[in-house]
Amino acid sequence: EEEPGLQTHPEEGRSGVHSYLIKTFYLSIIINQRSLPVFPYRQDLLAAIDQHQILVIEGETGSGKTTQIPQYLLEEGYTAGGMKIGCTQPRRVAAMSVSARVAQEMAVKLGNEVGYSIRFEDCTSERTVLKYMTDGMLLREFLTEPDLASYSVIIIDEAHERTLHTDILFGLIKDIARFRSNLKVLVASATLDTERFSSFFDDAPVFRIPGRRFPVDIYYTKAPEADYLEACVVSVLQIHVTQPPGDILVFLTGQEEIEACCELLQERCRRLGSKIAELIVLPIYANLPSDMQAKIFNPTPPGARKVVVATNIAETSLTIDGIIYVIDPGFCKQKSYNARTGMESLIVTPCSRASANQRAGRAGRVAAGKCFRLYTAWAFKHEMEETTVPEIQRTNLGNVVLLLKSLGINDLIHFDFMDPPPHETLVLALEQLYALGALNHLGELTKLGRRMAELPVDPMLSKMILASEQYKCSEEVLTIAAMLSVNNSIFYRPKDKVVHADNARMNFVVPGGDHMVLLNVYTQVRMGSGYSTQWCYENFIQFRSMKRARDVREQLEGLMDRIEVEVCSADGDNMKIRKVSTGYFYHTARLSKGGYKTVKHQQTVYVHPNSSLFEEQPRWLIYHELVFTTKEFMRQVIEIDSSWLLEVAPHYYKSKELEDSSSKKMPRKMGKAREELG
DNA sequence: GAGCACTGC
Repeated sequence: EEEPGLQTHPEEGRSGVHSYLIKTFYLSIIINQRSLPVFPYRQDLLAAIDQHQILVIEGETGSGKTTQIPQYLLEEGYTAGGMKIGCTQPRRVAAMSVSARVAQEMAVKLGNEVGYSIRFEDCTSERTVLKYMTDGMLLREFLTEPDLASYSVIIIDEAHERTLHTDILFGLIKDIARFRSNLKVLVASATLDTERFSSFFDDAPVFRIPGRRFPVDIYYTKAPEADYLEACVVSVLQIHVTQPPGDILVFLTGQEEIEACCELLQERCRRLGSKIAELIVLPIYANLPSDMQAKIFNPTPPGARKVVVATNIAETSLTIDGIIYVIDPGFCKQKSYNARTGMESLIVTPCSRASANQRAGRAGRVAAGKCFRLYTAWAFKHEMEETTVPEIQRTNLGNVVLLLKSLGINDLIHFDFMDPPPHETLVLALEQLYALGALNHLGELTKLGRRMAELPVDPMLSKMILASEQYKCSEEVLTIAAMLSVNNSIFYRPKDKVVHADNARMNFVVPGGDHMVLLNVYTQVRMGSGYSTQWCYENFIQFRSMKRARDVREQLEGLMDRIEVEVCSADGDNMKIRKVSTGYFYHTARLSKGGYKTVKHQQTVYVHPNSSLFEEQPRWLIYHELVFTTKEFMRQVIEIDSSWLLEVAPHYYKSKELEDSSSKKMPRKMGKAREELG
């Protein structure tokens, strides 16, 4: 897991010196392997795996479980006859780096016996018997191999993170394990909830492996903090002045907060001047450009102290060496999903005790550390949840439902979820899939639905792509779908260059709506730059988002054959493209005094100020998503003609519903009168 | 006139 990587690579040596170096190299690997906490458990572990089909492994960070256990299994003969050992990770980087490490330990070329498989990148071959992959990737593999027949062992690693994909895998794997008696399943988790995993998997035994970490002292505040940002700044300076050397990690909830905190720290340090030692203040969050992110890994110069102000990205995704002090205000931004309204929101909430403990652990990686919690011990005990609500209960499940349906699981309401999602979430997902024509009235997958399931995008987007066939504009629709499935904003808008950024954005605006703008951006970037960072920077476009859009588009285009859609261009006929976007008819809104009303749920919503249609306020709109922030906003909207709805979704809309001034509940004339009065 | 934690297929 978090072992420092070996820097050198084994090479074929000819001279005596070379062979000496190679010997010491492998000796160092063996010494390292044997010093890992998991090593003494090898025999007992293999015996337990032999005796039980499903085993829960409780192993803390640094135990070596992720790199060593698959190798033990391999040496024990679990890959005989070309069978594979699969090990899932929640993150791409982990799948890549762990497999590279294991390949090195086994002295094989990455991609041969040991490989990894992540989206956009398959580094495996026919020889691969030890395969690390993202959990989402294994989920997709179910589509081609529903019983995972080529695997003898599946290891679900980092199970405690409870990602959406991991949770679905739990149900599916538990199911196939029943009839595949030769399949071994290992569920590896940190010390958390292992009893729950055990009881879910029919009381599978729990095998415990200790970790290797330094102690972290935890300090609470005596009284609650009214202003946690100010409290952070004060705490950092206090540590800086009174505590021995060691870098500081501060957990905040988002970009804005992080920027504010960094500015405050810098200002106070300036004021204190030479009275204090140098304090290097560095922000880190996922959307920060890579070159600025990289700065946090620079070693701290002697005499100075580094303070990293981070989002949750520093909780699991990246580890920073040299952190001795952690400051934890106890909050994080969390996505939630309201299935009654179909609306997402991102809200600052108190984090869970599990999350707080994970944060504290970041102080104990290199030496004994200290964690300062900016809340009371009482709050920790009584006001915080034990664990974070699993993602499956906080998200739209359209995609998941479509996938499960295509795996032949018809009764989703009774699917064996470890923690079932809200009933309404499943119902809304089924309803939307039915509306899109992916399911028939019996809830069975249609031919269209089967094709939709092949595409790794939101069902509404896959429907749009399939509908583009009929209108002969799949080239453009593929681009729009790819751009929409990039969650991040495509436009870069730094605080100090707001005017420039807004002007740059205006240059990309074309009529029709945000979908058409996105299509235009993609085309311009492709023509203007060949995706150079420089060009994107000058035009206030997020390079990383564009790169991702290109990857997604290429993947989708590669799947067109499989779903039998011809790739062809609308040749400038934008009307076609806008009509296809009407595939989103479930997300129709109509102008209504001051804002918009969704057609199906009569909800009041507003065009997002960042939209190209913010000032135009067309009568009919289709929105890509509904997000609650300060208001109910439609993000990414396109202007449509209401008659298109009847053309695209006659099964869904009755013409009466679409009459311009009608209000569903009252006769037409009254509705009109009311509107005029209003 | 707002402001997007983090992942993943």
